[in-house]
Amino acid sequence: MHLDPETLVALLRRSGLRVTRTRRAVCRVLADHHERHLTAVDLQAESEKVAGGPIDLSTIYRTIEALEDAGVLHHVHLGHGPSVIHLSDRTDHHHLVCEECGRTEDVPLDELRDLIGEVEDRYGFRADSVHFALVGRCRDH
Amino acid sequence: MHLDPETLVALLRRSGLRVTRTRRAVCRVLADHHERHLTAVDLQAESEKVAGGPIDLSTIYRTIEALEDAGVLHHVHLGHGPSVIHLSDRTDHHHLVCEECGRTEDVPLDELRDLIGEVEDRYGFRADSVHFALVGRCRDH
DNA sequence: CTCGATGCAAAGGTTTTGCACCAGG
DNA sequence: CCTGGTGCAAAACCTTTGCATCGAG
Repeated sequence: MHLDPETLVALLRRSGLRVTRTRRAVCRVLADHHERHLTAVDLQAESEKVAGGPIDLSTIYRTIEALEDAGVLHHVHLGHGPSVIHLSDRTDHHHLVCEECGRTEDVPLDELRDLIGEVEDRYGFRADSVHFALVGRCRDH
Repeated sequence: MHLDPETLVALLRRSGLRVTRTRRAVCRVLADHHERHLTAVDLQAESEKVAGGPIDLSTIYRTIEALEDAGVLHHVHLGHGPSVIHLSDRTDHHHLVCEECGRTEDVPLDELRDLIGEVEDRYGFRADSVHFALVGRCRDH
């Protein structure tokens, strides 16, 4: 799935948010890296490349928050360490997080959908699929 | 399941760790509250009651690490906020974490065992059951 | 022009670490 | 004794916040 930065920018406008140089850069990065699990610092570094100048981390965090309110993305605390960002448009999946090397692997949610549905019914719980993480040891550890 | 503090103390000795006043208190607290999701600060407060004197937070963290190495417990980052402690002897379960109110509810792992086994087989992944968290909105939010 | 966005600095919350001293085995 | 455990203080790490200034609409 390829994602147009303009789509994200349009979502900003639709939410009454201003479109700035920084936010354009962030949207561009999110679109280009929508398959990755970016941290706030990753997003800062990549956005600075695109913007061609420094961007403060607090601005990144505030932008993440704004985009989160706009429904564009979520941020997830997977293991220890910093949280990672997921675009909401991504195909639902969950994560295998290795405690040893910190790497994450995605698992399509389809394989788990029935089971999660059952848990949701029984507990009156609405699961946020991007926060679904299974922590353990990967093949190599 | 009721757990004897002496059992935990014995595990300490078996791992070549020294049994101190502080660690005795921590083991006592863990045994008494093994159904709760204690944070480091919770553990500190409860242990101080038992020990009858102040215990430094860094000591608590170091004790948690020691007990973790000894296989007595795990610590888990469930959502935002501080991590919580789980005794390894507890019946496996996973957590429903509400993003809105932060409360967690336990779900017996039995209901999920088959499914997790399937994922493990397919991805060569060994899941740590106590780290299994499903984040979303609870009944009330 | 007005209000939202930004940078800078500072603080907040959680966890780790260095070091000198204490105490279990 | 000797090594590991502890307290204290400081730092590390991630994230949030206050405030003055800038700039989008």
